[in-house]
Amino acid sequence: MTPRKRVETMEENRARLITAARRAFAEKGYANASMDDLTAAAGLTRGALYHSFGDKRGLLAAVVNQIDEEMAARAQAIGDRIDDEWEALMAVGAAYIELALEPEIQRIVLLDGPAFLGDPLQWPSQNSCLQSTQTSVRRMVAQGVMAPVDPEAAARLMNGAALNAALWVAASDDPQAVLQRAIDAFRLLSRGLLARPG
Amino acid sequence: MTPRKRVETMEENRARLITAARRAFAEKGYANASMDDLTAAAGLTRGALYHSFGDKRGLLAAVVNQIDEEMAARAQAIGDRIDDEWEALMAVGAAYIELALEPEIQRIVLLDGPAFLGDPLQWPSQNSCLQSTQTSVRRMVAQGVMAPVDPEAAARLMNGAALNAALWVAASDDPQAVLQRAIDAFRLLSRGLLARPG
DNA sequence: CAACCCACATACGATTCGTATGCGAAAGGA
DNA sequence: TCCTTTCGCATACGAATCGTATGTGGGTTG
Repeated sequence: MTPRKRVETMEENRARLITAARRAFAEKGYANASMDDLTAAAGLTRGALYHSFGDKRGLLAAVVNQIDEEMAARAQAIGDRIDDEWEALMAVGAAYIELALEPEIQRIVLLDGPAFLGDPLQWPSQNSCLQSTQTSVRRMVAQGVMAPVDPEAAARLMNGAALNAALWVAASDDPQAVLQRAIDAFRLLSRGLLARPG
Repeated sequence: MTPRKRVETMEENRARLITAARRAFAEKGYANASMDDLTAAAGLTRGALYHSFGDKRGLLAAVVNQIDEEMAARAQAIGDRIDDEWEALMAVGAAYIELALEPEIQRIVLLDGPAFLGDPLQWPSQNSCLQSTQTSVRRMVAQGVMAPVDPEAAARLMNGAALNAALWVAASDDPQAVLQRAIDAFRLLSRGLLARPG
């Protein structure tokens, strides 16, 4: 059975709504984005939106999901290029801080996401970044590279530190300079998790 | 000159509105809290609210301010009881994680605050917790206890780690057990900032 | 070809916010 | 003492927005 044309256009409209929502949420924030304007910009009406996403939160969830997957892919690509696993983790952390500099990610994923969807780890997307960090930590603990630390806790704290660093950098007057300070502090802090931090 | 009675009652009404707002924001979240219900619960109307706080965001700012000061006082009290400054900082970090377990603090200060008011460090209250952490770090760097790290960056990252740990703990099924794991990981992580972490 | 289904549009009611205006009580001067 | 002004707050109004309930047209199925 070949997919019907109706289905194809529906997927298309879903994608167009998500794209329009990314723009609107990033610019005005979730709370101040009008769904009438949003859907009109996509050439549709609220009818399509409620049919595809249930409600406004459903649309936000879909948007966060999409961005989250993109973030995971980009971070993964950076980590894969480095052989030493610890250095790879540090690079991913730095990359994560830089990622959060993008207004879209900051506004939607870091601010509105937790506020309106709740704890990121319980999102369907499972916050992919955190997930990969956790498995990486688990491996290094097994290898004795890292001290015997709870992998989930370590991943949580490192991500939290990076996240907050990103908010700090983004709000500063001189992002480039502050970015370097943040990354340096991140490396120093992470050192504590090594088996032989000296 | 004695204060006029009108002023006294006005301060009283301000306080009553803030108290009602704390309850409403904590229970329903900032976005879903109705100002009509809010003010009615305080025995007033929206007129008083707009007169005292300008708009809804102004009320949120006042609420966040009040809670933030309470948090700083409680953390300070814990840190003051410990002589060794490093151990005091660790204790404050742990206390901060525990503080964030309270739904009121979590919902209002950690989720809605950043989402609707922007970066915490630029709030009028200046996020007192972070401020004291920063000065503490500065002293220890000068004493050679801590490695030569940027005090602002270190304070930012430590607070971020603690904040995220708290969100994690609060969302978990067994908060007490997870709390211990979070605090242990926090201490291990922070070790990296010491001059001699071995 | 007729009945049906589905994706989406339209119409409507219910909240909620911000502002503009009204009112009563206290303060101050003649 | 009386009149006027000020101030804190209530009331009234308009605008915006969300969710639901209903309508509709093109494609599908029997």
